Amino acid sequence: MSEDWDLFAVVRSCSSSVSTATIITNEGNCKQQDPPPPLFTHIGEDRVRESSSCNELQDSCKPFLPVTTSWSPSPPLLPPPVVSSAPNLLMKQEQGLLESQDQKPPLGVRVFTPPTTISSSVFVFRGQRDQLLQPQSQAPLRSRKRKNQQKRTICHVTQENLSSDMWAWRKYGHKPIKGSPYPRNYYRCSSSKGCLARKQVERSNLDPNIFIVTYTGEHTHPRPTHRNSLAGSTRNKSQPVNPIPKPDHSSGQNVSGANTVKEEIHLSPTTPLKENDDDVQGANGEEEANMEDEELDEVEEEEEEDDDVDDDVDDLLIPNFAVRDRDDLFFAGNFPSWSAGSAGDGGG
DNA sequence: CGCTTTTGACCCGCGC
DNA sequence: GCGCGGGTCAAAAGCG
Repeated sequence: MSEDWDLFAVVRSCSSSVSTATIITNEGNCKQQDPPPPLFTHIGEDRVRESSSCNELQDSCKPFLPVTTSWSPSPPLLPPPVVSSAPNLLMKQEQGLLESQDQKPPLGVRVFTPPTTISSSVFVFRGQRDQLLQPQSQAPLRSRKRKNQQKRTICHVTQENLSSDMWAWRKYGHKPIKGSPYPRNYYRCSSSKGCLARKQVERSNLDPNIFIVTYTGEHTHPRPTHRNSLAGSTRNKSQPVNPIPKPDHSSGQNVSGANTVKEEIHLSPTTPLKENDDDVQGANGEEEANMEDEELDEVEEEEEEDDDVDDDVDDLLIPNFAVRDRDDLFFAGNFPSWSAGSAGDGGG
C-alpha cells in the first residue's frame, strides 16, 4: 500500500503532544468553553451524565491529549451551543459542499478554521448499541453494523496530531471511498488480543491537511506504555515522500484509483514509541491507565442506560476548532518516515 | 520468530 | 431481489 498518510495517522505515540482538539458529541455532556478554549470541547449533548460522558470522550480523545495540558471534564463548561443543524453542516463540509468556510454556522457553532490552525477535533456519536461494545456477547466474527449503529468517535486531526495516538494499531484493511479522493484505512488495536477497538483513518476531502479519524469499539485493556514489536513497521521508509496527496476529483466513481492512492502519504501506525514517550506516559499515560477500568465501566454502564436515547442521537455534530500553533513546533522533525506509496489501491 | 503491512476477495448492510 | 459499497478476512511478504 502506498498511503503514507494513513500510517501517519496511526503513528503511535511518538509525540503525544497534541494541539488543541475539539470534541463534538451527541452524547457527552461536556460543554463548549469559550476563551480560553478547552482542550476538547463537547458539543451537542442534550442531556445528562456529564461526568461519564465526558470521561468517555476523554478516553476517546486521549490519543490527542497533549501532555502539557490536563483534561478536566468535571468542571462545568459553558453551555453547549446549539448544534441542531450541525450534522448537516459538517457533512457538507466533509463533502466539500460548503460554498466557503466563511459560511456562518448555526448560532454558537464554529466551523472549520483555516487548516493551518486546526489541531484536531473530535466527534462522538453513538447510534444503536453495537455488538462491538459487548465483547461478552456472542457477536459474530464480523461485526458489520453500519453507520449510525455503532458508537463512534470521530476526530478531525492534523497530520501532526495523527501521531499522537497512544494506542498500537494494526492496519487490516484499506478501502477507496466513493466520493472521496482519498482511501480509508482500517486499523484495529493490536495492543491486546480480542480488543474490539477499531480505527478508521481517512483524509478529509475538504482539506487534505485534515485527517478524519473514526474510532469504534472500546479498548478492553489499559493503554499500552510501549509497543510490543516494531517488525514490519518500517516498510517504504526509504520511499519518496508526498505529504499532501492530490485529490483525484477527475472521476466521481473510481475516486480511489491507483493514481490517487499512490499519492497518498504513508505513515506507519506502528512506528516505535520514542524514548520520550515514556516520559509522556509517565506524565499522562500512567494516570490514564489507572482510569481505564473506571472509564470502561462507565462506558459500559452508559451503554445500557443510554440505550434508548442512543437511537435518537445519531447525528454528527459540528466541530469547534481551537488553535495551538506551538504544537506544530513540537512536532517539527518528529516524523521520520514519510514515504510515498507505491502499491495500488488495494483492498477493495 | 513474531510482528507488521499489503492487497484481493469476500461478506453483508443498505438503498432502490 | 438486486446491486453498490463499506468493512473485514486472510494469505503473502517484509522487517527487527
